[in-house]
Amino acid sequence: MTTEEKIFNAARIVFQKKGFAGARMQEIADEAGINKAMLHYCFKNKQLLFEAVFMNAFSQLAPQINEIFNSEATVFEKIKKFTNSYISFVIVNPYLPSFVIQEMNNNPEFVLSFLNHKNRPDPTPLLAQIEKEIAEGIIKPIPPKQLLLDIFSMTVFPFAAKTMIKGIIQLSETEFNEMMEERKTSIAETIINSIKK
Amino acid sequence: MTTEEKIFNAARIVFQKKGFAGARMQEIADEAGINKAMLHYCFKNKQLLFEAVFMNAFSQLAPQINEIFNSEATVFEKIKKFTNSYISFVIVNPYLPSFVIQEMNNNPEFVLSFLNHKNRPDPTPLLAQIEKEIAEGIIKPIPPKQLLLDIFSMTVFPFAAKTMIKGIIQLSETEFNEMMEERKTSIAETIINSIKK
DNA sequence: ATCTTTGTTAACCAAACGGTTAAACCATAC
DNA sequence: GTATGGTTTAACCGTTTGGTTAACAAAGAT
Repeated sequence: MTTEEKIFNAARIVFQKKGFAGARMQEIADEAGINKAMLHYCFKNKQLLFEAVFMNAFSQLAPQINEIFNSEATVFEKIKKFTNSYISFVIVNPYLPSFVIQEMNNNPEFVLSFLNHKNRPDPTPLLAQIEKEIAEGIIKPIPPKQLLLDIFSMTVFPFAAKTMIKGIIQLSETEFNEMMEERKTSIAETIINSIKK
Repeated sequence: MTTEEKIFNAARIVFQKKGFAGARMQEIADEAGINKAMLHYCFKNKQLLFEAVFMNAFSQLAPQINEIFNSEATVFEKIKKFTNSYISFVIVNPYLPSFVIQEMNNNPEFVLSFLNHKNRPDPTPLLAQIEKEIAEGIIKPIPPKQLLLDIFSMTVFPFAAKTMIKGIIQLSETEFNEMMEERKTSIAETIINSIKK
């Protein structure tokens, strides 16, 4: 593993745990097992290091989502596929959702600026398809954007608010993980149950 | 408005926008229109000021939720009532969900410690009631905790991830607000549609 | 062999930050 | 009026923080 990779991985860990403002360059250096000056040698400054980490995190999500949304499957199949593969992905990267939400909240301009440029998740084709299947009588009439938001919410929120949920519903780490495994299929069932004619 | 109130309101604004680590005592003082030393005169230090703000924010939520969960209504009625009144509340306090999630992520021990002490949201009665109505054949068989998580997710997530959602689904501020108004009833409809026999 | 480039470090620096101090202010009581 | 005690401020302080410097090391290139 190159020094740059060591720094990048360490930065990802620290940024995701502490956020941009809370992260310390020294802590990242320690986590990477190198000298603090190396951070600046490799990544110029804190802002650029953060942007590298954030962009990487975010750009891991987009292609995966777009692939599903743009495929040839039916809406029901897409919902099943999306919830399943998104949850599988986030189980492996559990800090990602709250990290993205946090920095989006603290620094909306920065995030939105590259949301337009980069290969962002684009739900437009799915929205059109939902309207089509409503017209065909396959799906009950429902505002497509509300449906999309329902799916996103049920899929992402448990990970974004993991600590709070574990506290309120009284779940151990194991129980939480079991619930998330179950959600890979249960979310799609709930949604489809609700909208199928 | 007393000086203490001015500080508290200013602190709430700055903490919710920047988080604990990103907030600056000077900025809070400026926002409150007072001298920085007054902060320490009134609230001792940053940590205690933050705890005052956070506790206040969190304790606004709990009683409202418990009141609904512990009432005599049916599960369907409770779902309708909860989504409606929770969204109404959060529209007035839009920064609250992402603020709570952020600090929960950065400082789980602190948050969890008072989640046990304070009048926390307790969904236990609702969970039992769901099981009962499933046994009675009113509701389709479904793990009660999953149902609860679905409701929480659909209700809270759009506010927690507002910036991202506006960016991905391409919504103006007005459109977003209109969608949230609609969700006051549409979430309950979706859920009930899905679980009623 | 020596020069040049790249990688790495310890020591250092200026600015920003949370927090303190001591003096001023101001109402109320005597 | 002036003594008292809570309130408010400007100036200050020690530490932390992001970032720099200059020296050193390793590895090719000539």
